[in-house]
Amino acid sequence: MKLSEAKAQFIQAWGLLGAQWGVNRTMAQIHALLLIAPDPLSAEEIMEALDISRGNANMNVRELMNWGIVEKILVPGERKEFFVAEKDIWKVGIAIARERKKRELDPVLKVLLQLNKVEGDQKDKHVKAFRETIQNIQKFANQTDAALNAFIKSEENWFYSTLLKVIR
Amino acid sequence: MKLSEAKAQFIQAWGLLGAQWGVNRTMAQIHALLLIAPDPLSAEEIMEALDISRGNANMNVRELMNWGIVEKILVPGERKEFFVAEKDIWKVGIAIARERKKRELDPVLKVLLQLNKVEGDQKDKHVKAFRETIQNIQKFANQTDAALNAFIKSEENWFYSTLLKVIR
DNA sequence: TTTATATTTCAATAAGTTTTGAAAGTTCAA
DNA sequence: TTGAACTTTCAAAACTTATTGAAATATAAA
Repeated sequence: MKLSEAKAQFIQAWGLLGAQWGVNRTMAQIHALLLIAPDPLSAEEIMEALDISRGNANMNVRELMNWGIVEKILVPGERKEFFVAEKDIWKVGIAIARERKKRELDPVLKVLLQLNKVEGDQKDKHVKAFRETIQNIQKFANQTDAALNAFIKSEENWFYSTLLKVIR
Repeated sequence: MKLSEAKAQFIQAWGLLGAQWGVNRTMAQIHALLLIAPDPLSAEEIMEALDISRGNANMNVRELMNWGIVEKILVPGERKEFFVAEKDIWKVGIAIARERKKRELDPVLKVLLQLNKVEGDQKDKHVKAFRETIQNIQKFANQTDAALNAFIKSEENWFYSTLLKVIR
């Protein structure tokens, strides 16, 4: 397989994966493009490579920077801004986990805490079923939260390597 | 907080979470509704509770059954079909992990395996950067795959409890 | 300053996804 | 069989999200 073909396939696959995760396809494709680029790319180059508009490129590069997985860099002697992606996939994973936890898990934990306060007769089966479900989800969510926090805190591979030893 | 209010909030929160995960909002809401229902619900009851059409209810209930987290049951003496959700959140988590792994991780692993075969001069920095990225992602993806498989295989809580002991 | 170059914003538009509802299909008791 | 009760399908409509591109804004060299 030729490099150009392989690159295209990788960008496509990464975009698809992103889309399934609720991430804008273009954002994931820009990320893929930067991941495999040996040197920083300018907005122009990104637009060209993915055949997208300036506005689109700008917006999604900014979002990638918000996620902390792409950085703007200034090349001496150049007016233009250039962009590079964090190349350590472990760090990328941590950044993504942090962002998703903040946006998804944390709000759910907050709601669940509220819902525990539901009034009503414990003997009413509707009340009983509701409380039980909420409490079970809460337990599960708290465990997930703990696991994610551990993952996020880990700056090295110890988490995974220990985990793998345990689950074998 | 009244039960009716709490139920509505839970259904809304679960729907929102689903949407962020790339799951159809209605599908997640039906799931929430069934999770907190003490008894099986009919299509009619789902339509009524969520104010959705018959077709929509049918389509999303079917998808929930595909995911293995909702079951159709027949009540003796009734023509109608009724539906119940798996109440054990642990099992729900496993079912979701299994489904997402199948749909998302497995195809990526397959592509990555292909992309390793890229031709080219190892001294070319483009080739070098590409290979390195692919290999790093592959390593990370394989570790994730192993962790997910362990999670899926676990039918009891030992995985989490051991994990939590390890990461503290 | 002024000018040229680069970036950001945002309203309009395009693309994609979900929902509806009526028609077709299925099942079962009579 | 027939027909009532129920389920499934699917084209069209509604809704949601992403993208464009041109205007506004910012920045740096001359």
